[in-house]
Amino acid sequence: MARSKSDDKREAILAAAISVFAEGGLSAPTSAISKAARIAEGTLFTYFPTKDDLLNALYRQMKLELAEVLMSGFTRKRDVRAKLQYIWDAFVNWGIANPEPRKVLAQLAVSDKLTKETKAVGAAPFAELEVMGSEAIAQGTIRDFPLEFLVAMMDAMTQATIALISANPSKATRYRTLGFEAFWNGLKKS
Amino acid sequence: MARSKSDDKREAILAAAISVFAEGGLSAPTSAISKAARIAEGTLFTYFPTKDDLLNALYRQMKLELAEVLMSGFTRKRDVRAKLQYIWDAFVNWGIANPEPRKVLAQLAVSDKLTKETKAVGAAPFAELEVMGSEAIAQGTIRDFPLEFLVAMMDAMTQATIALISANPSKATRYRTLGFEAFWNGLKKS
Amino acid sequence: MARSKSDDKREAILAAAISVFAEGGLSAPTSAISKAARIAEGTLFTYFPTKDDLLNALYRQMKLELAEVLMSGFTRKRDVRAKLQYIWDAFVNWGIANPEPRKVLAQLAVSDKLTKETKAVGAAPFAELEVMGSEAIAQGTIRDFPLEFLVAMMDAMTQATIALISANPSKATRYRTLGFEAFWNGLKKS
Amino acid sequence: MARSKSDDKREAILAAAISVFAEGGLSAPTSAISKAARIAEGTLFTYFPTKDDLLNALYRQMKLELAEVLMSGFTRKRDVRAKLQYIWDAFVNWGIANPEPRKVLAQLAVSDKLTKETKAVGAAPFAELEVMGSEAIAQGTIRDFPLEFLVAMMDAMTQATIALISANPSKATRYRTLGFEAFWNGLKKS
DNA sequence: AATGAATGAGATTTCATTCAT
DNA sequence: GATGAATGAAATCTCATTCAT
Repeated sequence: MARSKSDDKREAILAAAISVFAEGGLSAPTSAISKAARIAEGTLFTYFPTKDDLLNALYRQMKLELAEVLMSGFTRKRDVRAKLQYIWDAFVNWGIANPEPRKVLAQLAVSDKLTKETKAVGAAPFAELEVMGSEAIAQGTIRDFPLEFLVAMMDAMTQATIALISANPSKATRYRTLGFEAFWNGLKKS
Repeated sequence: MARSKSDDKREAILAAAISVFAEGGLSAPTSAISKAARIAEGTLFTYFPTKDDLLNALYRQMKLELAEVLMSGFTRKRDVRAKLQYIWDAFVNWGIANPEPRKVLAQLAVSDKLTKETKAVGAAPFAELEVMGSEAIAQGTIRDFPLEFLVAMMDAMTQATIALISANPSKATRYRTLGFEAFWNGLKKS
Repeated sequence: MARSKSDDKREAILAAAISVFAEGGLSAPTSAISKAARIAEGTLFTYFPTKDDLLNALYRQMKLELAEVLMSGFTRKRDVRAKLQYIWDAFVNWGIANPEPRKVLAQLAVSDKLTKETKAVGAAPFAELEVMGSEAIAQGTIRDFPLEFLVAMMDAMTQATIALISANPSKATRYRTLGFEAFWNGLKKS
Repeated sequence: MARSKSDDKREAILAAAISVFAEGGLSAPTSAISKAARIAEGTLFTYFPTKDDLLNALYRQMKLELAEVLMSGFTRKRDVRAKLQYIWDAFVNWGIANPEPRKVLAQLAVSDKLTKETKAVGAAPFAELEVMGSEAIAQGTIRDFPLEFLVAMMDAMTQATIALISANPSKATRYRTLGFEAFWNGLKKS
C-alpha cells in the first residue's frame, strides 16, 4: 500500500524534529521544526495537537525503529551470549551511525514529557529480550538480576561505549568488544 | 556597611532551584525559584546574573557535595576493590537519600548549558579516583579500559542501581551489593 | 494563503509609534504602541523583529515622506534662491502641520539607535539638494561652505523657525519669510 | 570658603553623569553613574531624590558653566558685532573642548525631562545677551527678529559649526569664522 | 550620611497555539 | 488540509528606588 500524502508529511515532521532537537535541545521551538520540514507553522499542529504529543510520538517512533534494528537478527542466534552480543553490537553500531536520534532519545528519556503509556509502548518491542533474560536466569546462565536492572545496565553501558567510540572512531571494534566483555562478565554466573 | 550578600540566601536559592528543577525540569521559570526561596524575583539576579550562571553554579555545588561524600573515607581503604566498593556504596546511598539533586544533576549533565570550565571544576575532585584507576590498570588488577569508560560505566551502573532501589526500597542492601558485583566482575582482570 | 501581512497594519504600527514616541520619548514601551495600534503585543514583532528595527524603519519612512514633500516641486523652480525658498517653505509648513513626526525625527536623529545604513537611506533622497548646493557654490551664487554645513544650517534654522511659529501661529507667514531671509543672507555671496 | 565633603560628592556625581550620559544616552542607568562617581548606588539618591532631579540639576549646572564661559569677557567689547563674535568664538571653542557636556546638553534639550523652571533658570544667565539683542534691534543694527529666534539661531548655527570642526579639526579657525559670517550676515540689517 | 542588597514593577521578546483565508 | 499572521501569556532580565545595617 502506498503512503498517503499525509504520512509523508508526518514523517517529514518527525525527521525534522530529530535534527532540530539534537541541535537545540527539546526546548527548541516548534517553528524551527516546521521550517526544517518545509511546512507552515500551523500545519504541524494538524499532525500533532501539542508539542508534547509530538515529543511522545517521536519517542515511540525512535524506539520502534531501534527495536527493528536490534531484534531483527535476534532469533537466528543460539545461545544467550551470542544473542546478547548480537544485540550489543547492533545497538552500538546504530548509536554510532545515528548520533542525532541517540541524542534526542537520551534527552527524551530524562525529560518529564513522556506519558506512562508512551514509555510502555516504547518498551514493548523489547519484551522478547526480557523473556530471554528470564530464561537465562532460570537456566543459571546469568546471575539473578531483576530484569529492569539488566535492561538499565545494558542501556547505560552501551551509551558509555558509544560515547567512547564517538570520541575515538578508529578504535570502534576494540571498544565495542571491550564493552561487551565488561557487560557479559558483569552478568554471567560464577 | 549595608546588608551584605548572605551565604544563607545564596544557599536558599540553590536549594530552591534543586527542588523546582527536579519538579519541573530545567526549563522551570526563575520566578518559581525566587518564590520557593521567598525572595523577590529580582533578588535572584543579584546572586546569579543569569539563569545559566545559576545552572552552572548549581552543578558545581552539587558535584562538590557529592565529591565530599564519596571521597571522604576513600583513602582509609586498602585495596582497589575495597576502595571502589566504598565509593559505590556511598554513591548509591547518596542517590537514594537525595533524589532531587540526583535528578537535577542528570538533567544538567545532558543539557548544553554547562561551560567547559564548569565541567572541569566538577570533575576535578574526582581526580584521585582516576589516579587509582590508572594504578589498578598498571598493576593488572582491572582490565585495560580507558579511564573515561570506567567513569561512565560506574556512573551509568550506579544510576541503574539507584533507580532500582528507589522502586524497591526494601531490597536496598541486596541490590546495592548485586550492582557492585556486576560492576566489579565487569572490570576485574581474568 | 493565510492572512497576509497587511501594509495597513504596518502603517498603523508606524503611525501609533509616532504619536506614542512624540508623547513619551523613544523610551516609551512597545506595549503602548501595540495598544495604540490596536494589535496584540506580540504582533508588533512580526512586523518589526526588535524595537530598534522599528525605530530605524520609522526614521526611513519619515525621511522619505519628508523628501516627497520637499522635493516634489523642486525642479520647477529656476534659480537657486527660488529653489531654496521653495524647500524652506515646504519644510517649515510640513513641520508646523506635523509636530509629532517632527519631534520624533529630531529625537531619532540624536539617538544612537540608527544604523549607518538607515542614515544613508534617509539622506539619499536629498541628494539633488546637495547637487544644487555644489553648483551654486561653483557658480559663485553662494559662499563656499562645506555641503554638510549648508545642510546642518538649513536644518537648524528651519527647526528654530518652526518652533517660533508653533508658539505664535498667527505670525506664521511673517516668521517663515524672516527666517528664510536670515538663511539666505547668511549664505549668499557678497 | 572651602567646599564641604558633600559638595565634592555632588560634583563627582554630576561629572560622572556627564560622561556616562554622553557615552550611553540619557537612559543610562543611575548605577553606572554611581559607579563612575565611586559612590554607592543609594548615595546618589541622597543628593538627587530621583533621576529626573539629577537630569534637571545637570542641565542647570552645565548652562551656568557655559554662561560663565560666554559672558565673562562680554562687556569688554564695544559694538554689537564684536560682542557677538566674542560669544560665538567662546561658544564654539567651548563646544570643541567639551564634547561630552555638549552632547549631553543637546540630549537634555530635546528630552521631555526638564521642567519649565529648569529651562527658565538655564536661560537666565543669558539675559544680558537678550538685552543686547533688543538694543541692537532698536538701534537698527540688526533685523527685527524675535529674541527667541536669535537665540535659537545662534544655538543652531554654533552646533552646526562645532560639528563641522569636530570632523575637520585642522580647519577650526576657518570654519569658525565662516560660520560666524553666515550668522552675522543673516542677522544684520540691509 | 553612606552603603549596597533587596525590591518589584515593567521592558522586550519568545513561542505554542489559534484562526481567518 | 494548508497557510502563516495574530495572539497573549509567560520568561528573563533591568533598574529606579527603598531600607536595614
